[in-house]
Amino acid sequence: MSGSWQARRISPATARRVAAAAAELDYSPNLQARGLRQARSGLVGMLLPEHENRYFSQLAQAFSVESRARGSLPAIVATRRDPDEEARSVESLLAYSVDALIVVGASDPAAISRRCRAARRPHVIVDQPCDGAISVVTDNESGMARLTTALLGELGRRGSSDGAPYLIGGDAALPATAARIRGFRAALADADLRASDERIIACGYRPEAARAALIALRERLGRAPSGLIINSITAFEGALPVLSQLPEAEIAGCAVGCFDYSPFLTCLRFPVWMIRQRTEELMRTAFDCLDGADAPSGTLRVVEPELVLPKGR
Amino acid sequence: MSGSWQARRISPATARRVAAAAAELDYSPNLQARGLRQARSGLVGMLLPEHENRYFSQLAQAFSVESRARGSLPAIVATRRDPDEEARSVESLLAYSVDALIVVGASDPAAISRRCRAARRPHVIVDQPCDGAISVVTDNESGMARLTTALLGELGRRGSSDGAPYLIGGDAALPATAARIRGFRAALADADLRASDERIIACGYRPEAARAALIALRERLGRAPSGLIINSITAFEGALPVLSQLPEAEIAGCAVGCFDYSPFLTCLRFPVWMIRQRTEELMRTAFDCLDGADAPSGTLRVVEPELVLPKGR
DNA sequence: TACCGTAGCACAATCGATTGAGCAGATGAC
DNA sequence: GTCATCTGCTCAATCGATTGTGCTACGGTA
Repeated sequence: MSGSWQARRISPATARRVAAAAAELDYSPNLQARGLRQARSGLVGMLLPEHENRYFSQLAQAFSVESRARGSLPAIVATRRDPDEEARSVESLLAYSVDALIVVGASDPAAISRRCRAARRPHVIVDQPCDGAISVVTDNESGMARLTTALLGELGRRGSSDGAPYLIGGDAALPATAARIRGFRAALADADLRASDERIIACGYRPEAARAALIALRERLGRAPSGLIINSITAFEGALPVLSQLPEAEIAGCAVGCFDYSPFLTCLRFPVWMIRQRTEELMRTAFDCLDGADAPSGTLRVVEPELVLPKGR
Repeated sequence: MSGSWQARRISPATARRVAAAAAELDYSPNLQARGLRQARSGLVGMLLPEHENRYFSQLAQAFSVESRARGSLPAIVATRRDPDEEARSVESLLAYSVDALIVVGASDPAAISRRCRAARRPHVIVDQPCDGAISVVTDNESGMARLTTALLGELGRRGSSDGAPYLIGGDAALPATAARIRGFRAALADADLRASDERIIACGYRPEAARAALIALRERLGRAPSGLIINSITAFEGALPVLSQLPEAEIAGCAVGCFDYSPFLTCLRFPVWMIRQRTEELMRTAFDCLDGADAPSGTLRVVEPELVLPKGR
């Protein structure tokens, strides 16, 4: 049943008879026993902050499809951004002898990578760079630069006087946000603008935080900013109620961007420029790294995201 | 390490020494070996159509949290509504000796349930009723009735002349949609209205189908209907671009409902009445059924969904 | 006829845990 | 003093597959 009958010099006739008998009896090998003997399990593990987030659920989908295509069983654990839960989950997955581990959005990827190396388990860190491990990330810097440039173009067309847009959301301590901030600054510099620090409001990813930050900003300015970029779909969820209740004239004067994609954002009262991360590509690249002996640890692979323009632009 | 040291009359001192040594050596038992011996794996399987759908990803989240809380490892397989893939995935999960299986939105739940019974594996069908198996479903009928009644109330307030709303999306051959249609008809009957068949357009769940159906409907009527209920969030995704491009007056005359919830729908140009399925409750109930020997197969447990009113109503 | 090589299969060892059975020494009852 | 009981532990069997090794029959060659 292991598929090695030729190597073991079993005659084709016998192999056929065995296969026929197995089919007849609805027999299928116990995969735990097989895994025990072969020191591999056929399981592939994935660590994820949460499922309820379009970006992560797209990654989960791509992961599921990709692992099934390779004949493995996907084991996805949502760790709720809790470091302890992450550590426990890694231990669990390793205890099941997962053949490989894919880690998305962990709070301490370096520790996880060390643990995997100690257990000699292939692993890839997705969505954030990690020293000493293979990682696959979106090109946050260039993506945010393109988004910012697109928004600056719109501001120019609108003849807006106020130069740079504001950036709300994300955690500056995390590499993803840091890269996006670099991209933001770079795009402004290209346009001979300067991003004063007050324009960058990295208030975290929680909807409520973004909501509060946007309300405070509007109070400070006396109106909505002429350009606004929301860093992530969860932050957008918090900003949206505020934006959609602005007076018509005010929202018409505010060009909005979002670093993440949702089809719902294409149909709001106001246009939204979006960045769509290529989740299938991220996951395909991650799996390529897993079987490719070509990728030495410490490799960083970058996937370019996609700029999604509002309809008719 | 199995935790049975007391039953095996090991002295507490020795048990402590063993635990200390294990901690010291970073030892953790091989769960495949344990599973082999105990004829259980600590894995809980879940079958899901897809991750990229807020309803399903909420279920996945609840499943993940619930299984971790019980010390099991969640194995979620997205089968893309493909019957063959579903069958293969069930075989895979059974071959891994999953301790239990939760099936969401399968195309042939009865066949899956038979297979699980043959393998003597506890299982629960979620989101659709299944003869001869334990199933946990949303109360689609009452939910849709409440949604319809709420929309009728709004139509009354608006002084709309045209009686009943239209229902777009879903598959009338599936129990969930069938129940919702029953609820729709019942609410209309309560209001002394009759739902002519042309008002029920069960064109499937795909965004494009809903989009096409809505466009056709509007052409037929010469304008948007005064009341419109979209059956599921995916169908809404298709309807939204049409709705949001309607002239202001036209959309103002169209009261919209959706049988599903997304925070983005609370902030559109027009109000949306929504039904939110209680995913955590569905999953908690499913797990309760799994360990409760109280639930004989053939049990149907019903979870009431929640009516979400537009802001300020 | 003796020898060798090969095809095809049978048998036992192995993976790493859990668990049933048994054994030596201490304790207690009569 | 003898026997039964209990404590605490050791040892081997077991789960269900894969894999290493050996055995038999057969054909070919010298």
